[in-house]
Amino acid sequence: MRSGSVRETSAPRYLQIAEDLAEQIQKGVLPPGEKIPSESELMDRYGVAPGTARKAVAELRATGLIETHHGKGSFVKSRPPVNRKSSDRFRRSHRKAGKAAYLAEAEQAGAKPSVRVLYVGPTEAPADIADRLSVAPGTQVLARRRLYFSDGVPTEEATSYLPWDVAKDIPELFAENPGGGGIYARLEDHGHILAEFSETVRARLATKPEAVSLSLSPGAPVIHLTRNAYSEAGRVVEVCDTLMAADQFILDYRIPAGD
Amino acid sequence: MRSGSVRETSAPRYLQIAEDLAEQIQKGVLPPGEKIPSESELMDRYGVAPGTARKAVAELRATGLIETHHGKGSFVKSRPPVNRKSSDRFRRSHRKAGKAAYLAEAEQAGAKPSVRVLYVGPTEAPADIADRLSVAPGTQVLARRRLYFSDGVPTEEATSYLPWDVAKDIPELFAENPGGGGIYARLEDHGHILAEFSETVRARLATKPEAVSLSLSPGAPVIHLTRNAYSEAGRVVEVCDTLMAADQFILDYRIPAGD
DNA sequence: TAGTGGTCTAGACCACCGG
DNA sequence: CGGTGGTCTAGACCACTAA
Repeated sequence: MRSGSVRETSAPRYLQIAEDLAEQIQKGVLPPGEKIPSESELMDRYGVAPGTARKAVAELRATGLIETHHGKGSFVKSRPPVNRKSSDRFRRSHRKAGKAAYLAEAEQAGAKPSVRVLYVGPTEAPADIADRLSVAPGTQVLARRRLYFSDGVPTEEATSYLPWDVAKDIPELFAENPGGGGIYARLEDHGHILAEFSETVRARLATKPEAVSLSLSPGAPVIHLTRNAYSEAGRVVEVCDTLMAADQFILDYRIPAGD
Repeated sequence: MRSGSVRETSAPRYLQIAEDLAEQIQKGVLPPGEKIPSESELMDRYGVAPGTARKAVAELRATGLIETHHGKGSFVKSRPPVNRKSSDRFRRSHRKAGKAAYLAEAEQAGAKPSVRVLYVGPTEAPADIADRLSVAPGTQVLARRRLYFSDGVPTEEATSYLPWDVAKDIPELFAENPGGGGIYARLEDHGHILAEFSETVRARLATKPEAVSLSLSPGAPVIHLTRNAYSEAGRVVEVCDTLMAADQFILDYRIPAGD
């Protein structure tokens, strides 16, 4: 039984409730980090059934305004400063200055960056990686998998792959911290002068395991970035796959207009 | 009452059903365009309540495997060939050859492209646009809003803004079709030689109105691309906002490794 | 008019979290 | 342990579509 409303075909009740809560978040009545009313409280307050209150909360979660934790409640998301990924980050002068790109960028955004190395060592190249490195699938390559944090929150997972014959002579690449300027600086130290990078950008929804490792709500959007590093000899000396929480990043690119 | 299952804490029933259907789609048992079983049929077939069948369908919709049409049913999405957006598309030689970037790219992907002009004319610049054009908010600018189709399916909505003093002397910019090489060629015809473009890429979920205009399921991911065109004089002579269905595009960029 | 999905009710039980 | 969200049931009525 629907209660008599002014407009019979108005917006669904669950959207009205979501809208109401969204407004309170926007106005700061519910500040970031604050717990929003529980589902049973929403039932009482708006006089709706469990399923309806539930759907209102789901709507807010889908739009990224809140995150919910089983057994604890739903909380207003803090809007962290976005990290800008600039194409400038690959300039040789930056590498020479010993800057680590992710560090400088995160600090510029006013966040405390940190890294956790998940794995460094030999791996059999998956098909897509092998293709980009121009080696046979299953060939042994060096993999470096890292998880990046911004203010303690995981935001980005990156895996670099290097051909074994390139990596084997560069001991720093097997260390957790490859030293100032990162692995690109080490490659150039050992004669692999870099000429160009190519990047591809895709956006999609996170899979279940991805959502877990980046601690996202399932169904949150992610940016999937792939990068190939070309040496002056024209060889791909490194490829990198990066998965980012989409709401944390803006990617910047500069494109010359020339011929 | 849960029926006795082998594993008590197994995956939720609605995910099992979704997985089952996803497998049939993957294997081609349910080919693109095919109608999937209705919710009531799923209830019978799997012996679940309406809400559970419903949630299974919602899961498939969220992962982009199907699209649902009220009153008709849910249908397996055809995976159209992705459109690659390459940074090469802005080369002057392409403009001189009279190529329109979107046309060449879509055709290369094996799709029939088309365009609908939604609006061409004066507009008061919104705050963000005005900022990028270095004019005061509310200043009159020329807006060109287009909707792009691939095989008749809307995939991309783009709006260009040009400062009035730049646009007013170029009559082609007020026409629906600005001629070979697009508006960038016309700008260069009239002395605004282009030096560089800068692009920013964001990914997020579509809002309700955006989902409507691109005919996406609500909650589908979109790529929001902004581009500034710089003349050799260092002035921003055009800015462009583009909204793309994320599953339709891969963006390509090349980045020099130099200083 | 029959069939479809969209919204909603009013309960139930389970799993996780904190004190 | 009580409170929270996660899953599920078994119905109801509405809105849209096609025959």
